[in-house]
Amino acid sequence: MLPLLLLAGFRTLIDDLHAELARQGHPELRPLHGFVLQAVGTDGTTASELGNRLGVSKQAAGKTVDRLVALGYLERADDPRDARRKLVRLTPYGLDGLRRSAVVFDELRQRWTEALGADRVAAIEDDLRRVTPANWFRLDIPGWFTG
Amino acid sequence: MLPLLLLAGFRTLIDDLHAELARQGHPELRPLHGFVLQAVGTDGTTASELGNRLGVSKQAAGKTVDRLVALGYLERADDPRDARRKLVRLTPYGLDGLRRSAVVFDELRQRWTEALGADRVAAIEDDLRRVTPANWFRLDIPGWFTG
DNA sequence: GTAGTTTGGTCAACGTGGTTGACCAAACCG
DNA sequence: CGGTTTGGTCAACCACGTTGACCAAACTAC
Repeated sequence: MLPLLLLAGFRTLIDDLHAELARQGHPELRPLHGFVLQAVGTDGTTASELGNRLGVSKQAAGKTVDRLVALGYLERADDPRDARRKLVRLTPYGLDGLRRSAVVFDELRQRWTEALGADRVAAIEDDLRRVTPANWFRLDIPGWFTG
Repeated sequence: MLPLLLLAGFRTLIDDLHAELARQGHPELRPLHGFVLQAVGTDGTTASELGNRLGVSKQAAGKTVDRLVALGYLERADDPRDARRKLVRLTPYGLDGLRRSAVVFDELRQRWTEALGADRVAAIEDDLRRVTPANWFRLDIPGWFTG
């Protein structure tokens, strides 16, 4: 039963997150996009590296970048030191979306903390860390989900 | 941070589940299919009702049923009492997949319990139940995830 | 320095899971 | 009986993923 509850918890929270983001001027930001913006990060990256970070093929990563470029969240630029590489960077709009995601995410986490108590939340996080691969997602990328 | 850990936990567990199911003769069973078989249940249902249970449109439910029929997990039959309805039922093969899913799922849950201790798992489940809609997924459908 | 290999990006074809809109026939209801 | 609701399907489309093929730039080795 636990895993179904995990999924339910995650889904409802992500739904809440994007409903609030839509209200704040980012109606087109889909659940996946937040993770992609996080993985691109303030330093930028390339499509292949993005695929590695997200665990998908470079082609899939490239197509997702295409969509986010079309939406104005990302931009591509040539790498002066390697003509093969195309750097992918956050636009100011993309940075705004990323920051708002982080803020709303923290607010929602705060709600959980109020409902359960800070000690309970910390205990659950600690437990989960023990049974899940710590770096399945790049939890260490700064600036996101760092509540 | 908690929600990302929820997702990581769910993903890794579902991946483990389907790796084991592939070993047991169900290599084509995708993560979604288990939920669909569960929602169909031993009593059978219709495409529209299935859509309601899973929270998707009747068309999407119908297409998923098509695929599971093609794979041999489900079958369609006419409803003698309502010529509009097409009953969707588990085939023996589908029932086998459903049962194996339940067994493997329980084994994986057992691993979590061993790692955390039964009291910790019970406490987490209790906590999550408090902050997630209890019936987001039909947790009350008997015969699945009833560890 | 030229030849062979690795790497980054893209294109094409395809599969899966989802949407909305249109439509038909059967059932229900006044 | 006539109008509305319901169940199923078809069509078009979108998001996200896959593999395979391919090209050009970069690296490596002789």
